[in-house]
Amino acid sequence: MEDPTNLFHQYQVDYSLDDLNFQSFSSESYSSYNPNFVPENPQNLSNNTPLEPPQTEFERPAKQLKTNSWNSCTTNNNGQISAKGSPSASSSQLISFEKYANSASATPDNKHYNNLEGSVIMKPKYEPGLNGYNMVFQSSCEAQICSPNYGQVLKRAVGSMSRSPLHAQDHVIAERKRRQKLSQRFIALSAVVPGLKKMDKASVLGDAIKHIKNLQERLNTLEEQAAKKTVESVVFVKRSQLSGDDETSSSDQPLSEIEARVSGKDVLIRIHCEKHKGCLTNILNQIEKLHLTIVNCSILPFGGSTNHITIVAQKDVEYSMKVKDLVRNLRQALLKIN
Amino acid sequence: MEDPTNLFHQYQVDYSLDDLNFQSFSSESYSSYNPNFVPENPQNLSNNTPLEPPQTEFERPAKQLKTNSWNSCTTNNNGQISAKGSPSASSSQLISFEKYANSASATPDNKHYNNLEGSVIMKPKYEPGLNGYNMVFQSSCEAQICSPNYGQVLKRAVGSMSRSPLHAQDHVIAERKRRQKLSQRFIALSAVVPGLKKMDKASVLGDAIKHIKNLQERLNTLEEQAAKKTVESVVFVKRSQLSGDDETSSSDQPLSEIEARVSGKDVLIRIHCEKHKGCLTNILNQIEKLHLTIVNCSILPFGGSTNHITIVAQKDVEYSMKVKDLVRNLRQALLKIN
DNA sequence: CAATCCACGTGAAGAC
DNA sequence: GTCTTCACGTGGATTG
Repeated sequence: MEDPTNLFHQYQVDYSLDDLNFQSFSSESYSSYNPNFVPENPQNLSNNTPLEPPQTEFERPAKQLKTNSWNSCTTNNNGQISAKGSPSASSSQLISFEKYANSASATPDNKHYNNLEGSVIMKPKYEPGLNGYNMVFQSSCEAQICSPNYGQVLKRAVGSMSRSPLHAQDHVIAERKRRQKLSQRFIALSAVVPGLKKMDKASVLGDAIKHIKNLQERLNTLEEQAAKKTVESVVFVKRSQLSGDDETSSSDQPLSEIEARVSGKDVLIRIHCEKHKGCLTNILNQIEKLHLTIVNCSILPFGGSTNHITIVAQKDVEYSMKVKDLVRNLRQALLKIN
Repeated sequence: MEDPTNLFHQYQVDYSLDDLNFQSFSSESYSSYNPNFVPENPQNLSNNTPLEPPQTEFERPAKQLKTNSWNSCTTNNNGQISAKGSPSASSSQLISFEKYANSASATPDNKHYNNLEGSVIMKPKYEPGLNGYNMVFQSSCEAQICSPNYGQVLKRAVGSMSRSPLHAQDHVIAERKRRQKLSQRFIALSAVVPGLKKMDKASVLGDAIKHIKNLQERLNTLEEQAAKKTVESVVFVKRSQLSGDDETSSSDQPLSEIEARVSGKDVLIRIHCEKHKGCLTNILNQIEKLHLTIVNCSILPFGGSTNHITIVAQKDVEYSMKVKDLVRNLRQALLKIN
């Protein structure tokens, strides 16, 4: 049997679960009933101060109480683990996957029939205070009474093959380990999902899915908006650098200049143009046609024949326009006016 | 027993699992062995064309083959489900939680002893071709031979209480439903986590945790950058354009730009700078020190962290100043302010 | 009570 | 062959 720690250690590092007290994972007591179990050092499993001392870990096998195995470990809204009785407000819910996996008191488990190690196939009697698998069996009616070769009778009785009784123990242990790994990752997942109210496995999964979708969506919008904005700024600079860029650059254009800059949804438009009748209203009309909502406007007469117009507008949410196109549209509108 | 669809339908809508063929979830055949089961319409569970026709769904209980229940459903790197034999490259892994839950062939399950419905507690014989729980039992050695009250003997034999045999069926069914829900969410989770190579439950959880952390981190960095960097980039580039007037171009000057133009006695000053306490009054003080009389002033907050200030002033008659010097003076004054 | 959740042991079956 | 993963049925525990 191999060392079961290598799988866990990886995730304790990668997912920074060190601050979690995996109380349910102290598998060094396997060797008490499995003699050929490789003992492991428990400190690479939780290498920090445990939140609470593990209560008298006797044997591994158990299905005990449900709560209090993970108490005083809540998740706050930032997805961080606030340990040790955190008074974080809303979510005082307790995480308790793999409940009481190694507390005291004996095993009310070993259900069904454990045909292992040549022991008589019997129903285990609930006998608190006993250790592990060395338990008291009581002879019930489903006891195996008609065959003396204990572990093998089930194996061939149904016609299908079963495990050899030697490896059956390993199978149980491996399965336990697998369950522990899953439970740990459930806890780790619930740690990185903020604001989950229920701590069920299904709810954790559901909220994790919801959270991932939410994050992905926000990230997409933010990322494309960031990419667009850098391009826009470049375009904007190139445009502002020279007064008349490209197409309409050449000719007659009178002393009217347009500058626009964008920050998020806000657009600042600055126009310096000749005085004209209906100049401002025409400009505002053109701007509003471009799916912009004007939130501020000031016009300053300057120098006797020109106006200096400053406009702050906001882009409509569903409409996005490049600064270049915005300036071009405004310029063409202004050309028609003049 | 309540309708088990309400829970699933929610997630089929919310998480857009519609394009997934939950082959393992056709619980309408419960009623064959559970007479008081509420039949449900299966079309609100998977309301689109299934990827492949469900192969002859007989009964629910089964643990059959491992693969091919979710074949031709892979996840590409975008977290989308590419259905029906997608030739997407690297990951030809199959999702197969809840494997073959309702395919043909009988049940090699019903392990242990199913003390339900007053049937004799026996080991089920593997008999392919039979339906569900109406299976053939063979009398093995662990048969319950010494008590005629079938379901109750186990219950009180061990001293601990168990379920009544009537509700034991419901317990089995409820547990099945719970497992199905979990499996569905596992599949849904694996659908929204891109680039996962292994399809284990543990790996899905681990990669989901990793993905959430990665998304959260990227979102944080991107979000904090989005506020200031866009404005910074715009202003920064704009500054290079403005530094056409040589001299002070080199310095560390923060993101503020000054533009001035003169027409006769009128001076139009436009300043785009960061928000600052007393920003406007300081600027106006500096302007008035330059023998300018302010006749109009407007300040527009823009983009959350900057102000766009437009000032119209008039030169005092006896004082004449070049635009260049005016800008330089204003810039130095603004530097002292910032 | 009933409903729900969980860990357990176990056989089956794919993956190495 | 061994190893791993899975779903299953089941009892215990909690919750309402």
